[in-house]
Amino acid sequence: MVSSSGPDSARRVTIHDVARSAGVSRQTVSRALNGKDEIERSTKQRVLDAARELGYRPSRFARGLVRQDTTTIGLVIPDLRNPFFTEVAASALECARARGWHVVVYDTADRPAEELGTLQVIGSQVDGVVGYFSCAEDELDRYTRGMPLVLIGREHRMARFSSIRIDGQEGVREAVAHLVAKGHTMIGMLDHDNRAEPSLRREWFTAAALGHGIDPGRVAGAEQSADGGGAGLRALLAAHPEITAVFTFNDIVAVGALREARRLGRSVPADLAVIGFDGLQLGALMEPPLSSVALDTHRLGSLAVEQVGRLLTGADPLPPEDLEVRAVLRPAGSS
Amino acid sequence: MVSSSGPDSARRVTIHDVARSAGVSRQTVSRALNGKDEIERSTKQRVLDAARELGYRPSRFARGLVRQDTTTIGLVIPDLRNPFFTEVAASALECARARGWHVVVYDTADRPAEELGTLQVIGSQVDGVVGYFSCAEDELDRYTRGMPLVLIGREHRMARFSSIRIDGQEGVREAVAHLVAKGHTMIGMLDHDNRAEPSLRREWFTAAALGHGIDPGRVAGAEQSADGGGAGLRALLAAHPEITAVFTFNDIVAVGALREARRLGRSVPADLAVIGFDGLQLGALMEPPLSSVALDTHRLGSLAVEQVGRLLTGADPLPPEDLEVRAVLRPAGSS
DNA sequence: CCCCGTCCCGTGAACGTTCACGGGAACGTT
DNA sequence: AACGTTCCCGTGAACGTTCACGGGACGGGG
Repeated sequence: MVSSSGPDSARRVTIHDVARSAGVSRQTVSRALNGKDEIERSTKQRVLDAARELGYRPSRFARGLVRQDTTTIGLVIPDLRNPFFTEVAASALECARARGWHVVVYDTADRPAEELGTLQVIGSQVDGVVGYFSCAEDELDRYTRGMPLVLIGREHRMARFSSIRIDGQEGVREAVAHLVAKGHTMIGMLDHDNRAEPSLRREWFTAAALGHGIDPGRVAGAEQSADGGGAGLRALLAAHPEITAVFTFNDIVAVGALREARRLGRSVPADLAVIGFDGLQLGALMEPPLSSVALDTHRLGSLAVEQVGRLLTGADPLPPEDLEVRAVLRPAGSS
Repeated sequence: MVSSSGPDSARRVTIHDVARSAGVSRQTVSRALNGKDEIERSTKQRVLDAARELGYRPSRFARGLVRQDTTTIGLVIPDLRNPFFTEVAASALECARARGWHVVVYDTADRPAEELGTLQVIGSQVDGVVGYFSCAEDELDRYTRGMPLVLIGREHRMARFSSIRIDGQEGVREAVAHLVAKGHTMIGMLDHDNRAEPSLRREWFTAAALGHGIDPGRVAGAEQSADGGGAGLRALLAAHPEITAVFTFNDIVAVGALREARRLGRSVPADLAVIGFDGLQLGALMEPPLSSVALDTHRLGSLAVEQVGRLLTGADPLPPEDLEVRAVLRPAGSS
């Protein structure tokens, strides 16, 4: 049952093959498959049968080429398993779906080196990119070649880019004020342990602490994981045993601290108050539930998608002052 | 500064425009952009400048049409925020990336009605689909029109499909044996509350319990969330106060039960042992860490991607008996 | 008998890119 | 001077689909 002439190469089944098999023209096949009018019932059925018989599937490229109605955006994140990025990704997906867009997701596995390769390969697959990058702007620029790019949680210098700013200054101030109101004066912080630059969150903490006449120097670094948070808390308490409250770089670390506190026999919040950052759903699963300087991750993803959409269609992009997510204190049982 | 003739339509900038602007031919532009040889340095630079000037970006459709070397798969899940699917998705992404594939992710927001629409729209965008669906097979078939489809955690009847089976029988047996060895005889279960069919996990539990002469009737339904787990535990303990250990439908519910146990003042595992199902990373964050009948989610995603790849290339697909993930007991502090 | 409308269906063109091939210029070799 | 090589660059074709248009068959009204 050799079909056609030539070697039985693994050639793709095209619309022509279906047309020939059904004894009609391409256009009729197209009509049958796309449910258009101007086709007789019996013909339509015959074409559909032929298509199924041959295992025909239209080429998305050919189709996309002629009717340019599908937009696809790329979403680049360092680690989908990190709950923060999970939430951002889920929100971005939700917003994209509402617009009928497709989202190609790339997980760079926490390796900044992968980012550029990803961007390279992404370039020919998507119309715009939303993502969390850690590499330099000029590199981003080079590998992105005039494609709209929206950065998450990071400032941008080049005019080409947009970025969603995370402003936690006020939220952290609230957190410290909250702790002070509860009678705490010895407040520590678990910062991230990347010593490249002092983290913004640390700066916010320092400012807030000073505002209450509190020594902002009780800080320890912690690896960005629950285990890291536990180890960090041990180190912090060893260096500053007087501490009665701790603010952490994010919720993951806070959860680790919570767990470690219990292991150390310090009850929360009586012996040790804990406040995290990000406001992940994860925090609500803890007992006591985690207090957190909460980010509206849904708004974060939403803004990013909205902006990349404007950049795409040429509509006036949102001004930087609107591209901002404000963190607010969400007090719970742990403080 | 009106360019070209005609209305200044929002026409796409094509390779021709760049070629004209740089005073060369299409092919030379293509060479410059793709970093090929056979082009002079100065010419290349001139083309690159022109491209940047015009904001040119190659059409992925035209490119994909001619060099058919990119494969894209669709990943359909009910809820990315559900940690189980997060882990599966992350694994699938990882495996796809290793093969250089792109992954379009669709979150159906727990609405089965969305599944078909998604499949419909997906059809012209991806080469194959991996996903967790809850709609009927014939519907899946209709909307998928000869596209490879791999089902996760669900049996299939039609030969067209593949599915990754989850076998927890042995793991649940281990769990019950473990509890019995610890002296428990009154073991309850928090099942899911969807009353359509009795869950497989419940059947496994029943069989395992009977194997040890234990009454398998101490069961309560729980909504699939932490809060649901908490409420379920309360209901279960109210109906069967004698219970000293509980097995749950999944880890999410278990986490809720863990939290509720603490609120009720029952210490874990001394007063109440808890064993979940899935083996999510989430469980390790609890204190005590959650025991669980653990699934290798990485293998799950990996198998699915592998299989859809084989279906895609026409290689011999994996036989059903290899498409199986076995759950094993991973004991921890909560039991 | 002619005309017009409706219902189907087919043909050329276009979408934007890369591949295969050919060809001119410059340079060196015989 | 004729010829081969190397280096650049351009032209036709192809990828597989949909859009715009045209046209035949058939039926009904004048």
